[in-house]
Amino acid sequence: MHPSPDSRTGILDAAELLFARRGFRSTTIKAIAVEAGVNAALLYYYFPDKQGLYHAVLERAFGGLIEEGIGRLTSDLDPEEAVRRFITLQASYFGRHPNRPHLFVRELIDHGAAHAAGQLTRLAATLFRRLCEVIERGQATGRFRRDLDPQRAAISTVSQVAWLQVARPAIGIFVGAGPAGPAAEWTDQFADHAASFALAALRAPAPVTPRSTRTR
Amino acid sequence: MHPSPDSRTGILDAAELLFARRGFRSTTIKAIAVEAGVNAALLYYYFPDKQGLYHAVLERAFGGLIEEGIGRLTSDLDPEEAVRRFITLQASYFGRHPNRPHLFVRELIDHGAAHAAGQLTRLAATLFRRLCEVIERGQATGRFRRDLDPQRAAISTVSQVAWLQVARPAIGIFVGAGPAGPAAEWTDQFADHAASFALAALRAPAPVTPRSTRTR
DNA sequence: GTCTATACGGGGATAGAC
DNA sequence: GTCTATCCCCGTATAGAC
Repeated sequence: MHPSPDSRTGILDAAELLFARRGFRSTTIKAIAVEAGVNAALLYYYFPDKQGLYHAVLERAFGGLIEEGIGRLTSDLDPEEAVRRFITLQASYFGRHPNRPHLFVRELIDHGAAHAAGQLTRLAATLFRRLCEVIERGQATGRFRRDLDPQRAAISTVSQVAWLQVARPAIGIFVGAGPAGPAAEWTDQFADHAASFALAALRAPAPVTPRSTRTR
Repeated sequence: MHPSPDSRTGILDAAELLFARRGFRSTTIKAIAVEAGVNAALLYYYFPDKQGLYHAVLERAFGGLIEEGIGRLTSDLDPEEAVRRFITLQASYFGRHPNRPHLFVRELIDHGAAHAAGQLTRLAATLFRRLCEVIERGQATGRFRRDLDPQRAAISTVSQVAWLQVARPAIGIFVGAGPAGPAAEWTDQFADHAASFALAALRAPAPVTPRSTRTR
């Protein structure tokens, strides 16, 4: 793992991997150095201390999600299509950064989001807000049922793929794939399922008018 | 925290609390002893070592969930009512054992369920299986839509309350309650919401109309 | 910028007294 | 059953050579 042209980035990558895999506390400076292919003392040249390095890792990971989300989720979409895209974005982002779900979850349960409060506030003001607005718009036009709280509905929507990432070993056992988790194909299909599930929950129960034969 | 009549149980309680709060690695034998109000060396009298203690903690926690679930979820229920009860059970169990969600999640992401494989297999064969059967029964009677995979639908159903427990600090920020998480009342209402959401997703779109007005 | 060497504290585990 | 005392390893962080 030494092909890093830039030591700083190599350290950041190694730290992200290990923080995600073993958690902040259990990850040693020495292990990060080995993984990055540099000397342990060098970490203290680029970062103030272990916490500072951790903070930089979180900044980059959350920042990446937010930037990507803002770029991909234009707000003038059909509500159904927008909900689908949110879930697709989740699945694709986690697919390309397989260690980040654990990184995020660990920050939540280890530190109560203390190191990510700023990024989460930004996430709340951008992606989460946009998902809520999309749901509200669907409700306003009558496409979505109005008896659901948009915020809670947004959380339910997002929870499916998020939970899959966290509970993968348990889900693997549940579906007979063992503790290594379900196969990649199963996971991909789960994203489609999650979108169908959420949309089925969101859609208004029946086309209110008797004569309106809505096909899609 | 010394009202424990039995030292062993007191140690188990203290260990569960700290393993859930800080994780296996970051929890020290000495801290457990302090929390339990006993001497550190005493832990080695009741348990072989730190791992053995951890294993006993997991055994008790998972076992409790399974026993309770088996007791409360009789299989001859109306499918809709059964789905509601599953979510209610989740919420009530986590309400009464607030540290166990973190304990479970940590075992999943820290050890890939290695210390809980047996209990999870049992959980798969009892509670999870029963939820799948309930969904299948709903599909067979036409109450539930047939285009959903029962296993995935079961996971989506369960994910909502589970994810709330894990992502509480983030969700708190999202809904404007801050990183301490949403208020207890909000959390209670979320369980109701989750049941409505899941049932709305599961229910067949329209009561099999004579004119076959399928909105797909 | 990158390395070697080391100070320093903390945690798991055991011996053995009571 | 419960405690005191202690061994030994390991991890963070710094000093300072190159």
